[in-house]
Amino acid sequence: METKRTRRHLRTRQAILDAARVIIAEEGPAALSMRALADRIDYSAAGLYEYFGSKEEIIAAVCAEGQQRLYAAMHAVDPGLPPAEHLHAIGLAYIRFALEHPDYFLLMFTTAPPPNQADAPSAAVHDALHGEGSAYGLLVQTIQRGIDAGAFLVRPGFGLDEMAYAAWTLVHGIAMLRTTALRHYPLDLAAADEQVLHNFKRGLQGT
Amino acid sequence: METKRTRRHLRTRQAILDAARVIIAEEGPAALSMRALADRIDYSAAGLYEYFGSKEEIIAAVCAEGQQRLYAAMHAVDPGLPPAEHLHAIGLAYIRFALEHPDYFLLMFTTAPPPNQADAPSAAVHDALHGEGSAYGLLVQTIQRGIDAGAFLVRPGFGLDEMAYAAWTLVHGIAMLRTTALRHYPLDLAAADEQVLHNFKRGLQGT
DNA sequence: TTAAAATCCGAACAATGTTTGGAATTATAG
DNA sequence: CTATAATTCCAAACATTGTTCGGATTTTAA
Repeated sequence: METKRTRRHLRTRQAILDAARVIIAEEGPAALSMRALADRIDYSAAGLYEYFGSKEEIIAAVCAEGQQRLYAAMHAVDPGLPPAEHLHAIGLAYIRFALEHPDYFLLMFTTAPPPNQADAPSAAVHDALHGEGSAYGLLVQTIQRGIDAGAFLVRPGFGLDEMAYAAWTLVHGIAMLRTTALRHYPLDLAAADEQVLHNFKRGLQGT
Repeated sequence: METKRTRRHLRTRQAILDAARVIIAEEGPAALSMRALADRIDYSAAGLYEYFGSKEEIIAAVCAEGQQRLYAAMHAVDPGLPPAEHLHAIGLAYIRFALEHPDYFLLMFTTAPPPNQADAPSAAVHDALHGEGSAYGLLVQTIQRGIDAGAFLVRPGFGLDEMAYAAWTLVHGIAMLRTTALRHYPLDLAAADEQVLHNFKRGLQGT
C-alpha cells in the first residue's frame, strides 16, 4: 500500500498531459517539444521519460483524453429525445466539438499515431470502436434504439453497421472540412449542415 | 532566350518532386527528409535549396500535383451523363482517388501546410476554390448544370454554394475516415457508400 | 578569353527526441 | 536507527533533422 508515492506520480503525469494540451491548443502540435513541455512545468526533458516512454505516448494520452471529451459532449444531449432527434443532436455535438476544439480534433484524427489495425485481430478493432465510453459506441446504440423503435428502416445491405458508418462519415466530413480546408471560410454553414442532417434523417426513416 | 539552362532546371525540379512523391508513397510523409530525398537523386541536401526554398515548399508542390491528379480523376467521368448521375460519378471518383492514393490524399488535406486564409482577402479564397482546374470548381459546375436542368431543387438557404458544400463534406467524410480511422477495416463499405450517395441525390432532387 | 552567373557540396549550426550515468531523495528491511 | 534498495530528477552527450555559409566547379555571356 504505497499510495503516497503513486498519488504524486499520477499527479505529475497529469501535469505533463495538461501542459501538453495547453501547448497544442495555444501554439499548435508542431510546437510541442519535450524541452518546451518540460520547461512549462519546471522539469528537464530527460525527467519526462520517468512518466512516459516517448513523445508519441504523450500525444496518444492527450488523444485519449480528447476521445473522452468527445464522448462526454455527445453523451450530454438529452436521451429522452425521440431517436431521430437524438441522432441529430449528437451529430451536432460532434460538429460543435470539432469547431470549438479544432486542435484537439485534428490531433485525434490526423496527427495521432495510427492505431496498428493492420495486424490486430479484427475482433479487437471492433471492440475498440464499439466499446462502452466510446463515441462510436454511443452512435451505434442510438441508431439501434431508433431501429428498435421502428423509426429507422433496415434494408438489405444497409443495417445497423452501415447506418452508423454513414452517420459518422456525414458529421466527420463536415467537421474535418470546416477545421482544415474551410477554416475561416466567410459564409455561414450552419444552415447547410442542418439541411444535410435533416436529409440524412429522412433517408434513414425509409423510402 | 536561355532555354537550355531553364530546361535543365525544370527537369531537376521535377526529379526532386518525383522522388518526394515516391518516398511519401513508399515510406510515408515522416520518412521524407532532405537528405533521403537528395540521396535518391544523387544530390546533396544543400543542393536542393537551389530549386526550392524549403522543405515546406517541396511538400506544397507535391500537394499541388495531387490536386491536379484529383481534378483529372474527377474530370475523366463521362460528361454526357445526366446531372444526378454525373454528380454521383465524380463523387465516387473522389472517394476512389483517396482509396488508391491515401498518402497523397492525406498529405493534401492534413499534412499540408494550411493555406493562410486568415489574412487573405475572401475574394482570393473564393477564386482559389472555384477556379478552373480545381476539383471544387468542377463540383460547382456540375451542380450548376443540374440546377439549370431542373434536376436539383433550389430552396431558400440551400442554393448552389450550400449544395456544393454539402456534396463535398459527404464524399470527404467517407474518404477521410476510410483512409484514417477505418483503414484496414474488414467490412465492405462500398454498398453503404452507394446508399449514402443515392440518398443525397434524392435530397437534392426535391421534397 | 574573361567576367559573371548558376550549380553543387562539405562543413557547420541550431533544434529535435532519446539514452546514459550518476546525484539527490524517498521508501523499505533488518 | 541504519543500511539497502527503489524512485526521481537532471546535465551531458548522441544521432538526426532543416537550414546556412563559403568556396569549388561548371556553365553561360560578353
